[in-house]
Amino acid sequence: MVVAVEVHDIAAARLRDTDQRYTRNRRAIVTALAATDRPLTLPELLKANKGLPQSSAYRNLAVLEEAGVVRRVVSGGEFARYELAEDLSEHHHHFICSTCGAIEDFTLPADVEATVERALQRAARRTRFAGVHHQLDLVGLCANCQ
Amino acid sequence: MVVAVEVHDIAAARLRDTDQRYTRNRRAIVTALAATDRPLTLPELLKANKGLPQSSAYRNLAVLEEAGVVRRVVSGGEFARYELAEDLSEHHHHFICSTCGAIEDFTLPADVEATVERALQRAARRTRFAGVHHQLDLVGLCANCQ
DNA sequence: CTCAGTGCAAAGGATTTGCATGCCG
DNA sequence: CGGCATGCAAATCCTTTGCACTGAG
Repeated sequence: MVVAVEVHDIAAARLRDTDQRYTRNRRAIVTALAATDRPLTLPELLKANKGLPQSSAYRNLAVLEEAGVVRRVVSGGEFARYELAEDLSEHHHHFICSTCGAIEDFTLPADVEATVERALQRAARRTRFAGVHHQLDLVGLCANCQ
Repeated sequence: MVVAVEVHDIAAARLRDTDQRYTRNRRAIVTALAATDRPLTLPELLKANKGLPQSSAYRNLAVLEEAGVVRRVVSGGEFARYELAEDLSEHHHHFICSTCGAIEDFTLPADVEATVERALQRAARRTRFAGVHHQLDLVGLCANCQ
């Protein structure tokens, strides 16, 4: 896990590369995302950032995604979710509750990751897709919904 | 892969279990989904079924999903996608184009699946999630978008 | 000064729902 | 007959966008 201060430096640098600024709103969003252990919905981001208007949040998230600082996670729930880009946090997976949409992060042992990654790269070679990275989620029922 | 006629029988049975009927529209949707090798968007379903109104399609897909006949696949694109439930087709994964949202199915060697599944069940035990099944997708650029 | 960022309000667009009608059991 | 299914149209609601204003460089 990259330390928090570095995250801001990297975010600033990536934005600069596309001629954008690392403003207070954007820094606040990154801070909020760095502080949790699961992807946040927009309402959650707004709650963590009183005073941040929806439209600014959406717009800034789009910019941050474009710059490779955040990643949009489509979980199937009503809202999209956002998390820091993998190289700003660490490779991980999600538990997704199929009933309420709750999400939780988890990681796999390195050797399993390696096996999966190898098999996937092999599979990818048989198709016309390129620049592939994987996304492995678990779907089930969370404690509340069981 | 279960043969086509069985799919309809199973679909009918599952609907009956929830006091719903296997109508012409629903059968048409299932037929269309059984005929492709990738999840379909709603527009694609409508195109494959001239005369089927949007609202009926959405409503029937919801019913079919509820009955466990189809599965909604959230690919991140503009439209949701739908495919037959796994036990009506077979366990598979998706290549997803991060630019245009195109999707293609693929499968992994059985031994890799087994390894992954074992590791995931172990990981799942450490959380409060239950009834877990995995969902492994590859994200990259399709031939058109490279 | 300039131009990206901001915030409000309004628009967009996929999906859902109300309601009257049709049809299967 | 009774109740689910249908289809049209209208409503929802997450997300995007237009526009005037502010602020950093």
